Amino acid sequence: MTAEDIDFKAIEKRWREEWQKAGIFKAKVEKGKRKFYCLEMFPYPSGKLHMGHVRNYCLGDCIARYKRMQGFNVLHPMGFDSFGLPAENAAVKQGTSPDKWTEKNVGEMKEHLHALSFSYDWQREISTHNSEYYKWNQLFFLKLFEKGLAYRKEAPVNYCPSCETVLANEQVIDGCCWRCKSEVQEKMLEQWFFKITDYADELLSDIEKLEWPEKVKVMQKNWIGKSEGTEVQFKVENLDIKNSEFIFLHAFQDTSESVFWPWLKKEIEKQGGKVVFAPNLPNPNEPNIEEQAEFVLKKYKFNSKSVIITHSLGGVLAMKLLPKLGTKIKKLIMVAPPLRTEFLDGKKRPAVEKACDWNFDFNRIKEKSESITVIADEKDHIVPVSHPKEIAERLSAEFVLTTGNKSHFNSEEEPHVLNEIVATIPIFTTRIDTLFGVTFVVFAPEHPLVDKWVKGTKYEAPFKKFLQEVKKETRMQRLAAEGEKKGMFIGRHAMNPLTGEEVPVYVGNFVVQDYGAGAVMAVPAHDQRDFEFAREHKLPVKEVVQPFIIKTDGEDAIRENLPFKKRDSVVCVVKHWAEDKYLCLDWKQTFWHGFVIGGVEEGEDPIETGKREITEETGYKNVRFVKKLGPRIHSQFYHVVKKQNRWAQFQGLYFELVDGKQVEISEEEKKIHGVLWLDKSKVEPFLNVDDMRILWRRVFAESAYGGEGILVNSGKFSGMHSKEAREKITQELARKKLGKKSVQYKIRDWLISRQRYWGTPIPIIYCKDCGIIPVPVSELPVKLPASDKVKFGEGNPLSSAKSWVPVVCPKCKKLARRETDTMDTFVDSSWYYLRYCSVQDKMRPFAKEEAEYWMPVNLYIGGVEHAILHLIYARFFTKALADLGYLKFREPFSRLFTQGMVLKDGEIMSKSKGNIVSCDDMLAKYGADTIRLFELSAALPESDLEFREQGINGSYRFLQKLYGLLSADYPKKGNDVVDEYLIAEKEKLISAVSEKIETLRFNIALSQIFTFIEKVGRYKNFASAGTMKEIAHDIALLLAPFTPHLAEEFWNKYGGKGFAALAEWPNAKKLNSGQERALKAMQLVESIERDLDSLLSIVRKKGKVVSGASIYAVPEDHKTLNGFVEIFERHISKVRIFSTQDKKKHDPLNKAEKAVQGKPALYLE
RNA sequence: GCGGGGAUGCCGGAGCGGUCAAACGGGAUGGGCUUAGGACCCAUUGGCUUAGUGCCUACGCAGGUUCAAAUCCUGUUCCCCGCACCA
Repeated sequence: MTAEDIDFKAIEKRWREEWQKAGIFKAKVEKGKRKFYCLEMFPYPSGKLHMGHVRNYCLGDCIARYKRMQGFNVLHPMGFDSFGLPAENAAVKQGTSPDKWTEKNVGEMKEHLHALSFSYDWQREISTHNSEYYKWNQLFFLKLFEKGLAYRKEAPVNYCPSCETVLANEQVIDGCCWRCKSEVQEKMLEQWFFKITDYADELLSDIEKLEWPEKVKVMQKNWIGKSEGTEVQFKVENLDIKNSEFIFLHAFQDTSESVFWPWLKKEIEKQGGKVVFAPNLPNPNEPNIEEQAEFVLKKYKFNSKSVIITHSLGGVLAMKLLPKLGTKIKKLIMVAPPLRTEFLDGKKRPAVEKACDWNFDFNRIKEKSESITVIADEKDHIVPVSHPKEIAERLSAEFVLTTGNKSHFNSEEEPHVLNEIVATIPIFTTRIDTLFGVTFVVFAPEHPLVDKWVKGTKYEAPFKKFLQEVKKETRMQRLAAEGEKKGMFIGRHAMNPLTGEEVPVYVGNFVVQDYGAGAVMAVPAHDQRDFEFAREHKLPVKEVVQPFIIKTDGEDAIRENLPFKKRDSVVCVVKHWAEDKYLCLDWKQTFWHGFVIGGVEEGEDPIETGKREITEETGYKNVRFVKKLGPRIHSQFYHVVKKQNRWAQFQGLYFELVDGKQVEISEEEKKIHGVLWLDKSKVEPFLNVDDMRILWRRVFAESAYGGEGILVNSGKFSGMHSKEAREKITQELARKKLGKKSVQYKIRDWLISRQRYWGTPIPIIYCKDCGIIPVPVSELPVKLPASDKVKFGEGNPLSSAKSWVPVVCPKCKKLARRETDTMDTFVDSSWYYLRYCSVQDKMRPFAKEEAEYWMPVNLYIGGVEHAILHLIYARFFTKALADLGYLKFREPFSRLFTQGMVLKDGEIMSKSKGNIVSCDDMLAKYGADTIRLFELSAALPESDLEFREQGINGSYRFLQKLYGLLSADYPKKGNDVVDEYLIAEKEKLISAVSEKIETLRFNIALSQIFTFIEKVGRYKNFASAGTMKEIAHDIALLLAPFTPHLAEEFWNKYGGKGFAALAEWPNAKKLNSGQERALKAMQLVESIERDLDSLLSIVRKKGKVVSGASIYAVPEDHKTLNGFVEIFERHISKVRIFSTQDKKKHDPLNKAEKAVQGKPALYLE
C-alpha cells in the first residue's frame, strides 16, 4: 500500500462524527469521581484560527484526553472573549456592525476547532458579548459597588488617543497602549475603578501557593510591588516663620491660654517663630466685636510681617478688624469661623448674636491680607462646614477641609492648624537607618505643596519652567533607560525629625508623585541616585553606614568560641611609579590575596601607618598619599597567621610610588607574603576577599554604599547594625509621633471605564437630584443599543445613542441619564471559567455547587502575555467573589502553564507582519492528526516553536509509516525473542510516555514513541500477529491524546471495546525474566550489527569486495543468534553463524578464538 | 540596577551523578530505487586510528566536591525575558 492510499481525512471525519454522536465529551458533575478542569485561555475572535491558537489548544486537548483516559471526570470547555475594540474598528472600517463581524469570526473559528476535534464540551460554549453573559458582569459590578469595591473618582488616567479610551495601568507598556502601541496621554477624568488594592497583600502572599511558572509569579510580585519601610514626618515651613509675627485671636468664651493656643505657640517658637500678640480679649463671654477690634488695634500695630490666626468667633473679629487696617498683613488663617447664627448643636448664643452684625466687607478684607486660608472641621458640631466654605469662597481664600483632633478644633493639640504654618510631610523610606545621613529632601515636581511654596517667590518662574520640561520629558526619559537627574532648589527647608537639622528642599525629575508620598529623603552617601544628584548640585554627603563583612565560610571563617580582637587597620592600594600596575600581596600561610595592610598604632595617623607598612612589607620607601578610599569597612574574620578572631576596621588608602627605590626587607616579612606587581586588569581576578574588592573598586569610581552595615554619626544609634537601627529609629519616631511603620504598594486600583461601544455597559444612572444611582438588579441586563443607533468615530459612541441614554431615575423617577462608558473587556475574562461550570443557569452567574465541584481549574494553559493583566484580574475577581459569598475558594488556577509562541521566520505571527499561517490551509493539506502531532512534537511546549512546513511533513510521514506498519498482515508465529523484546520495549515505552505527559513534555513522549515505532519497523519480519496486535492496541491508547482519530481507527480495528478516547490508559507491566533475557539478546544482535558495519566500511575503504561473513559465537550466544541471519544479511549477503565449539566451521584466520560471551568474533571474505 | 531563565553537534533540542560522542526531529553528504524529479529506503555526519569492538577532544569560561560530573557546588562571561529614576 502506498501513502496516498490512506485517506486520513475520511478516518478523521468518521471518528469526529462518532464522538459527536456519542457525546462523549460532555461533562457532568459526578460526586465521588475525581475531577479535572482543563482550561485554555479562550480566544478573542479576531478572524481565522492560526497556528499559535492551535498550539495552545493542542496542549490542553492532549492533557484533557489523557486525564479522561486516566479515569478523571474532565471538564474541558471553550468559548469566545468576544467583546473588544477590533470589532468596533472593523465595523467602522468595513461598514459592518460589531456584532455581525464578531459572530462571523466566531463561526469560522469554531469550524476549525471542530475540524481539529478538540475534546470540548460544546454545550458549555460562551460568548462574552451575549447579554446572557454580560448581565452577570453588571451584577458583579453592582455587588462590588455595594461593598465599596467599585467606586468613581477623578484621577489622572492613561488615555490612548488612537483607541479613544482610557486604559488601566496594567495596559500601559513602556508608556504606550498595550494594544495599538501609541503613546498614552495623561488626563484628569472621573472614572470607575475596582479596588484591587484592597487585595494587594493577599494577591501577593497567595502567589506562594500556586503551581505557576516562576517567571509569572515574579512578574506578579513585581507588579504588586510591596515594600516595607517607615513613613517619617519632615516639617517644611509653609511660610517664612522667622520673618513673621504671629497674632492669635481666640474664640467666644475662651482665652489665649485655652484650647490649642499654648501648644501652637510652643510649636511656632520651636521653628524659630515669634508670637507677638495673643491678647485675652475683653468680655469673652458677652463679646462686642467692635469693642474687641478697637482693643486689638490699640494694643498692636499690624505690619507686613503679621500673621493672624483665629479660632471660631476670633475669625469674625479678624474680618471686622482687617478693613480698618492701614497696611496689608502677611497672612490670615481662620480656624472654623462662623458666618451666621445657626449652630449645629441647636444652642442659641444670644451674646454672639448681639455682638455681631454679620455684615462683612469681603472685598476690603481680601485687600488687607497677602493670603488667606480657611480651615474647617468636617465633623464640627457647632459651626456648619458651609460657613467657612462660604467665607473662603467670598474671600477667594484657600479652603482646607480636615478633621480636627476634637470637634471644632477644641483639642489642646491641633496639628492641622499647625500644618498651615509648618507643613508636615510624610516621606516613605525603606532605609530609615540612614535618617541621620539625610542632606536634602526631594519632591516630585507635581507635588501640590511645591506649587504653594514657590508661589510669589523668586523660584516661581524657574520652577514653572522646570515643571514644563519634566512633564514633556518624562515619557522620553523612561524609554531612554538612564535619564539625567535634574532638579532645583525651591527656597524652602525641611527639618529632620530626629536631628532637627534643616536641609534644603529640592524638586527632582526622578521623584514620582504617585508612589509613596511624592517625596524622598535623600541620603547621598548610601543611595546611588541621591549621590549623583548631590554631586550635580554640590550638596553634602554624610556617611552614616559603614560596610560590615563577616566571613562565615572558608578557612578564615570566624571561629565560634574565640573573642574578637578589634583593630584599626589600613589597606593600601599602591600604584607603580611608571606603569599602570598595582602592588599586591600573596599571603604564603593562607589563601589571602590582597594589598598591603597593617594595624594603626595608638595615636598614629593612618596615612603614616600606611607609609610605614608599605616600606616594611615591600621595601618601597618613596610613596605619596593620594586619597582616602571611602568610609571604613568593618570586617570580622579569622586571622589564620595570628590565630585569632579579628574585627578589623579598615581604612582604605590610595598611594602612588614616586620611584622604585627600595630598602632591604626583613627575612620575617619575606616569609609571610610574596610581593607582586599586577596589571590593572589582573588585580580584580587576583583578589579573593570581599573587603579588598570593595576597596579596589573605590580607587576608580566614587559611589554610594547602598548596602547595610554599622551606623556611625547617628547619635545614640551609632554602632547598631542597619537592621536593628531601622527598628529602633522607627520606634523612636513613633514615640514622638513623627513616624510609623508603613507598607507601600505599586499596584493601583483597576480603572475599568472605557469610552467604547463594544463592551459591557456600566449599570449606573446619573440623576441630577439623587446622584449616582445603581441600576436595580431586576432591570439587568442593561443591553447595548443596536449598533445602527450609535455613531462611531466621534467620541464615546454610547453617548450618541439618543434613545438609550435618557432613563427614569429609579429613585426619584425623574429624567436621568445612563452611564455611557463600558467596562474593560478584562472584566469579562475575569470570571468566565466560573460560567463554564454552569452555563445554562439563567438565575445566577453560576451555580455554587457546580463551581465548587469543578473549581479550581487544575491546569490553565495560555501565553505569558497575560501574566499580569488577565491573571491578576482573575485572581482579584475570585477573591472578591469569595468575599461576596459566591465562592469558597480564593484562587482560580491551581496550575498554570505558559506555552511558547509559534514563530514564523523568527517573528511572532501577526496581521501587521502578514506572516500568519492560518490553520485551514494546513488542515486541507495534511489533516488534523498531522497538525496536532506537529504542534506537540516540534518543541517543548514552553519554548517557542518555529513553524516550518518541512516539520509538518515529518509528522505526516510518521503517521503514514505507522499506518502501514500496523495495517500489515503478520504470521501467527514469529521469532520468540523478538516478540518478547518488542513487548518489553512497549512496556518501557508506556511508563516513559506516561511520565512525560504528566510533566507536559509532550515532544519527548512523542520522540520516544517514534523510536519505538522505528524498532518495530526494524523487526517486523520477526514479529507474530499476536505481538503486533498487542502493540497496535497499546499504541492506539498511547497515541489517543496526540492523534486521536488515527488512534481510534487502530483501536477499533484491533477489537478495542468502546472508544479509545474513553479507554483506560495502559499501565506499564513489570518485565518478566524472559523479557529481560530478550532485551539482552537483542542488545547482542544490535552490537553485532554495529560491528559488522564498522568492519565492512574499513574493509571496503581498502577497495576489497566482501562477499560473505562468518560469525563465531560462544554456544549460549550462538543459540540466540540463530534465526537472525536475515537481520545480519541486511548488511552483507551470505552470513553464516558458527558456534566456537563447532570443529567443522569455516575459519581461515582463526577468528573464532577472539570470541567471548556477549562479543562474537567476525570474519569477512 | 533588581529579579527570572538559559548557554550541549550544522540547526532545533533531549540527557540532569556512572550505561554519553550524546535521544528525537530537521539539515547536509553518499548510496539504493526511479527516464528524471519528488517520495521512499539505507549509510555517514567531532578528530585520529584500525580486520574490528581502541584512543583523544568535546556539553560557555575558570575552579572545586567525588573513585566518577554535561549532570552537584563556587566564581565568571555572554544571551534572552520581565520590572525599573519605586524612595
